Amino acid sequence: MSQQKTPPVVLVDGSSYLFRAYHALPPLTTSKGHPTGAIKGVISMLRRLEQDYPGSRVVVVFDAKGKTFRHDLYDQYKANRPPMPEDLGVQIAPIHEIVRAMGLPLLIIPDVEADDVIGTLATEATSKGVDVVISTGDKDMAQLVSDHVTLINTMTEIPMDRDGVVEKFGIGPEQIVDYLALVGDTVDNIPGVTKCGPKTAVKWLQQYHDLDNLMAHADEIGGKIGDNLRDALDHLPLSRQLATIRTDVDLDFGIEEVSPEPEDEEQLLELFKEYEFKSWIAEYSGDNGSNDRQPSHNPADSSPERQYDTIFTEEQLNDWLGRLEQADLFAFDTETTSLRYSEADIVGMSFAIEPGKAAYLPLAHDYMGAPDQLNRDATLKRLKPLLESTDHRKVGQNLKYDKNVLANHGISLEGIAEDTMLESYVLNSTATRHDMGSLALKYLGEKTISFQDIAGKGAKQLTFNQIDLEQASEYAAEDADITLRLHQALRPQLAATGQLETVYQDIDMPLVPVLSRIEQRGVMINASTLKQHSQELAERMAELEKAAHEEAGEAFNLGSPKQLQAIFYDKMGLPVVKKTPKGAPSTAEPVLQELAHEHQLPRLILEHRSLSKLKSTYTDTLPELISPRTGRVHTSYHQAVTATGRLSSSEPNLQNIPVRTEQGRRIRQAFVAPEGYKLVAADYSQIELRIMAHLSGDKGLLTAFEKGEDIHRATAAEVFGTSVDEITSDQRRSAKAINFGLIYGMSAFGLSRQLEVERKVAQDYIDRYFQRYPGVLAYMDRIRKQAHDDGYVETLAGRRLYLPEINARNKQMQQAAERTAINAPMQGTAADIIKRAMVTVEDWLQSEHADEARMVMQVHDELILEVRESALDTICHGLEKRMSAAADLKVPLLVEAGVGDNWDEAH
DNA sequence: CGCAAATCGTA
DNA sequence: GTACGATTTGCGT
Repeated sequence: MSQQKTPPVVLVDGSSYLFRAYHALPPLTTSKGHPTGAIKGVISMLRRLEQDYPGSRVVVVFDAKGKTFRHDLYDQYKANRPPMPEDLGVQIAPIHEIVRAMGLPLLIIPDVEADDVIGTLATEATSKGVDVVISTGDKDMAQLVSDHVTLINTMTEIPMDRDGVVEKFGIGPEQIVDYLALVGDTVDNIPGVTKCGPKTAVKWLQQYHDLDNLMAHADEIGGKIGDNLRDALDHLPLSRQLATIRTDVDLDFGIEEVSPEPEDEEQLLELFKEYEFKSWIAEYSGDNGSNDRQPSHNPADSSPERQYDTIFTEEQLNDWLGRLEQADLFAFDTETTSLRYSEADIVGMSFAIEPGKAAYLPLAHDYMGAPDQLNRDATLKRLKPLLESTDHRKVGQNLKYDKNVLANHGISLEGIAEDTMLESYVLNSTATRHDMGSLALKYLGEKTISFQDIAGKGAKQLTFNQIDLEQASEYAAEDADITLRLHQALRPQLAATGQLETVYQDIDMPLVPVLSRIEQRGVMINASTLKQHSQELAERMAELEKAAHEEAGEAFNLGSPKQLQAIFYDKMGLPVVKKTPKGAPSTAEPVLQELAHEHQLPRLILEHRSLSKLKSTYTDTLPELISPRTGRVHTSYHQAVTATGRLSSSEPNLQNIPVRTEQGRRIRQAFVAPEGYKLVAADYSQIELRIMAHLSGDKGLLTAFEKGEDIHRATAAEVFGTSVDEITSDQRRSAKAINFGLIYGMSAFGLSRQLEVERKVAQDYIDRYFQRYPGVLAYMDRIRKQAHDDGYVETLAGRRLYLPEINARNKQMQQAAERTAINAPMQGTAADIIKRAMVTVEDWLQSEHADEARMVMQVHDELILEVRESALDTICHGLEKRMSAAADLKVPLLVEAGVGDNWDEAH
């Protein structure tokens, strides 16, 4: 008989899971409205633990109400904690009831926090030779890890032993307490070292090993952060004490006395019924009522069993095709050789019609020894009618990508009915990233196979055609399956809010094929003028570099802020105007601008920097992005990235092509139209201020726009109390800054810095502005209040932006959220409007002017088209008309279109 | 090779 | 003061 190792004791930090489940999982209630999301999260986690650690004793520990020894040490302990949300509080008692019914020991020790109970029990167990697993979502617990104690985060399935702690934090478990003391904790109100975050804390601890030693050498730390450390010396020992989990609490029982009882199945069934956990009810009301549970692999009780096929034969293909043709809606995903659609080829496709059942159709896996697969081109030909049919409705995750890839194979994907990425984005643009892995975890509670898991990473990463079919099938079929299930989870949530459904249905979904076509078209760029420009920039930069080295008296890298800091502030002793967020003296543009009044070197640096930026970002790079296939540049527009509803653009980012300087405009001159065509650039004039006028209904603002006045001039006249034609250029400039500041949720401080005037003067401008435009002030107050009350703000179309930080304890964070609250409705409404315009314009051009004009770019408030010269008048007129009509506001939406041989001229 | 910070381009 | 993406450096792996 071999010696069997005793199974570990599993100590569960119930309180940490309570909060994690509450925040991580979608809100869920019973039909009567009792919240149950946190209950379900915690209980499924416990059930999972029981399965994962068969034979282990599972002990559940919760915090008790009331004060603990830490409050005695420090009366401000946890003073910043917000009260527990009501819909969380009511879930605690049910959790306790269910845990008891499950027969698990439940420890709630008065005056002792769960952490300390766990620390004490863990220490006791290890001293008796029993290993311990602590299940928690709280990283502070890492201090308890040892050779016999590991942590497991059940929600993310990441276990952490000693090496894991070192890997995650960069320091050992015994250094965690010091780390926590240095970083501090705003929620628990534990003061740390100002501006010392995880990076700095780890760096110090790696160098000085522990807090005592670091404090002894505090005078060795330079910079502002060193001062901060020295300022903190007095309270650091207390912080460390507060962060230390106790392992010596006087409990009046021992670990071996804490033992499980048999499950009370009747009681459990009753509770599951009460809280409407369907799959668990089924389990407990089953025929024999015994304990042999379905192995449930995740916290969602709707997780179906998986049956994934791989399609190798004609028969299988026919079978699936038949069923896809019958389906009301099917999920679909392509696997390709590249993330860049412009160079991606199809490797395989996956499909799902009902949850849990999916198939992968491999077509081009070509690694050594790959099984025979159906012929790609012949099979795509067979799929073509289905994929090109608008009657066969498809759901996918970012179908724009699939549409672009299929286009490379001569297939025009139609019937794009639903997109899970956009569903999630419209539901809550900031709750999560909108990639499939994140969505699966958040909305289904499932961890999916990541591409890295099967393809590796870095330079050695495989492309999908090189991946073993067994793994590829599992991965690809899961994609289609999860997509379908995500859709089933998300679509009802959208439908529950009529306005959000409209935003999804009428704005974001119709835009998908429009963007797809713009991306596929690409834009024409004159590579030779850009290369010529690069040459000239290089020559000028060489001159500047030489001059700078002479000025500094030594050679250095002009591109390195760090080396610049050394030369400016250490060697030349220039005054420090401003510091970076990390406390280093800044060498940012406005600072150099300031120093340039007095010194030659910053002037040289400034010019060198701006040229270097232009060269590396644009003149060198843009020619490299020209597709050899089309001779044009194909950006990617991202529809689910920004918080406000705007698009973003990458590879290349076409939304930050220079315009302000002459050198910059030369880059715009390289964006050209083909022979016989011109570029037309049409932009909305002052769209955000007009939206502000509409939303606020302010009389003065509305009148100014109705009369078609120069709005900055009109504002200047109001604020400075003069007539419109007496306004100086300086006054107009100030008014313009005020108007922009308004859109950004300005403060007097910000405005004063912008205008380089005293703060009091800036405040005076703002006061006078609000006096003259009282409707704007009222609107701002209304928005702030709405943000605080509802936790979100919305655009005119009803697109929401959630602001979780709006009621933060930290005043700075709260104010930042308020500025976002002010800005988002304007920025977001403008985004909604241009999105609608794009759909209308594309439809119009496709149906009436297919050979004469096409959209090639969007830059937030501007559309750029290629237009045949013979059609210029018609198109410009029709374009302005449609863009203006994209929204019906209380003020006219003015659109200004320009024509030119290149983008600069058209602007 | 991967990541964070600093910087700078746009609306 | 809002919203983004790309590049470079510097550092640690």
